[in-house]
Amino acid sequence: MIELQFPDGAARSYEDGVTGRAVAESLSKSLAKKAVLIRLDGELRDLDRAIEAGGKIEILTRDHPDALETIRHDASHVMAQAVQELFPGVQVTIGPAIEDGFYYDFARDEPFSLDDLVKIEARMKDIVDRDEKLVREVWERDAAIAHFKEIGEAYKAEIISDLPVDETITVYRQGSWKDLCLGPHLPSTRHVGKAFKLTKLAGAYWRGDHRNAQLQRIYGTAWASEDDLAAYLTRIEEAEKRDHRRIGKAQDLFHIQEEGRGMVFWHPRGWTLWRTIEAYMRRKLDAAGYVEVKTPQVLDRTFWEKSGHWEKYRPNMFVCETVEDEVLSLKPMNCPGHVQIFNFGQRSYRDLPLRMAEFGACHRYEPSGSLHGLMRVRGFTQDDAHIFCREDQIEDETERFVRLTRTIHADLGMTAHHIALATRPEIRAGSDAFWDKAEATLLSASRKAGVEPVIAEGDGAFYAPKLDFIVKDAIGRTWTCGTLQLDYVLPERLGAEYVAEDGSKQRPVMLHRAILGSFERFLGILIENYGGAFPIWLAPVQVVIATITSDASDYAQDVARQFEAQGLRVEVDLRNEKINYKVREHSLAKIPVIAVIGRKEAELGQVALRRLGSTDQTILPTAEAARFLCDEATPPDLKQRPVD
RNA sequence: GCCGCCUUAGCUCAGCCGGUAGAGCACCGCAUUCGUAAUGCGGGGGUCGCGUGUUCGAGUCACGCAGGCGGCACCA
Repeated sequence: MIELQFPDGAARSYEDGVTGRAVAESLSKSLAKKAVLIRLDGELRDLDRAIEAGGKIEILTRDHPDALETIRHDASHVMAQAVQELFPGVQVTIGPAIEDGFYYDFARDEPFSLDDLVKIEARMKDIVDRDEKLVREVWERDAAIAHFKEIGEAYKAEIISDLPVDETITVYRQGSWKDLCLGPHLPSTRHVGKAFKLTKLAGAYWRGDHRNAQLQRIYGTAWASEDDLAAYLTRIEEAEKRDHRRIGKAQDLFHIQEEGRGMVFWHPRGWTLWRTIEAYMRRKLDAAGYVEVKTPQVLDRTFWEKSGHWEKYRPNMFVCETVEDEVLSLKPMNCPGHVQIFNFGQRSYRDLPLRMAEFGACHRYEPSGSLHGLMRVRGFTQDDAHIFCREDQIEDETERFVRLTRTIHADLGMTAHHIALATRPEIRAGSDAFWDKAEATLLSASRKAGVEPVIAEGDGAFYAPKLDFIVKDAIGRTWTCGTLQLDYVLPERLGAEYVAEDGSKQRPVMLHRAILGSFERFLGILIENYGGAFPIWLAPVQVVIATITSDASDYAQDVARQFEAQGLRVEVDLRNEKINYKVREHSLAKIPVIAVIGRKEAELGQVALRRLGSTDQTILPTAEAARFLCDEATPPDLKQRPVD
């Protein structure tokens, strides 16, 4: 007999080898009907699998959040079965559940077409209707390999061969179709339901390695109910509306053209956004004790040889030559340049920590397939800085940086999600003692700044650990913005030194750090975060002054001058159009404030303010409106904090 | 870079089985001066991504190239 404890604390005894289904039946008929999985001591298991030992048990119904992953996983199996029924000879590989859905990778010489997806989806629904039982079988290793080889499933056979010898090999059978799988699965295909949809077709490399064969991946989404599926599809549509490339075009912010792939042409409005953020960043860096520099865009090959980039980074560099046979490269990074400034003349320990910032424009040759709007470009400007310091200053500098980064992200409307501490990778330089110390320093500095980092095991750089700042946007997506990386190597390579208190020459440590990352990417994120409706301090056009009648034109120009005198970014719309038309157009353009001016306002020296997203209007004397809006449009770091 | 899909007016898109292009918005002109999400009428605008081929004839079919998009890989 075994004893099972239920979530409510009750415990009951059962025969050895009782199934989850039998346990559910012992509790209630209706529960047994709805049950699809059990959780035994934290592990999800098939409902019909024998329970060999007692423990904590929970019976999950189909609508339980944790059942969703299994629905998706099962959907991928159903898809694989559908594909093999429709296209005999296609090999299956792997097909996991992923966020919002699932995929399965197939090996097939002919490409799948979008029409095939429709057919596959229809066949999947058939299989769901057939209500095939999903049966778990434990196979002997060699027999399993032989079986999959025999039926021509070379990839499956390879997977089993690579499993550890003591691993239990399980095969799930649904009708006549079998797949190697760890499980667990739902009791039968009916439970998958029909709230799924095949969404896209893509290439993917076997085991994620570009040297391997390219497989065809079919992606799908699957949900517990039709409502959830519909909600997901609307969510995707909403996200598409926020696409920065679409908004960039609609709001005339920037463009990219064929002759400059990955290079951005910033239009006046987009550049205004850029300048607003750059000015803000510059104030924040000044206040945080940074000095700003500017280093050359192009430097000789010999320079990049010294820095080590020529050897390691060459494929990503834009190299150019001159008529005098010099070979030069556009800078892919700012750090070596900053070391040159550090090295110019003599440095004393009194100069440290030296925080050297640059809005540094870099060029990197990124693979063509990776380019993506503003998010991944070849020419970009980093909010880069290098902190030269003594080893004992690392902790304090890190703590300051964590605090600074958090306030900046918050000011720019991004919610902090977490900080990742990327620890030693398997292939690394430096002793374990060095890594122990470096990781401990970053950890304790984060804690001092009031943040508990999430450990990203093995994600560190070759030379040292780093901190990554992950933020969340308005629709819950996360982005890595901001990083801090320790570097003992570059100062060594480029011979950076300072004179210590005892007169000896010492090597400084460098902290590479960025808060936004690149302006291009950050602006892309910002555009998507706000869906183009920027807060007034960031909006390229803050106020549109729209007239109702041409009689008010002169007064409208006068109002514009008064607003501009307060530093507001203003446009005037005197067109011979109805006010409805103007309000609609500027609202769609996401202008934060429309100042409507008719004959009445002109006579009384007033403006009627209408904010984006509201139909109310506030009528104010012009001078008061100017002060009021100016106050509201003040960047967060310049706002007067109320005194407590 | 790899796989798949896409490319028609400034923008968003239609164009069936091949018979030399069409809408809405935008733009220009005229009328209208109208109080908070589209005033009416008129007009201009296209080497149908580029190239080659098939054909009496190609936006439409075939092949190649380029760019874009979605993934994969890459991402100091």
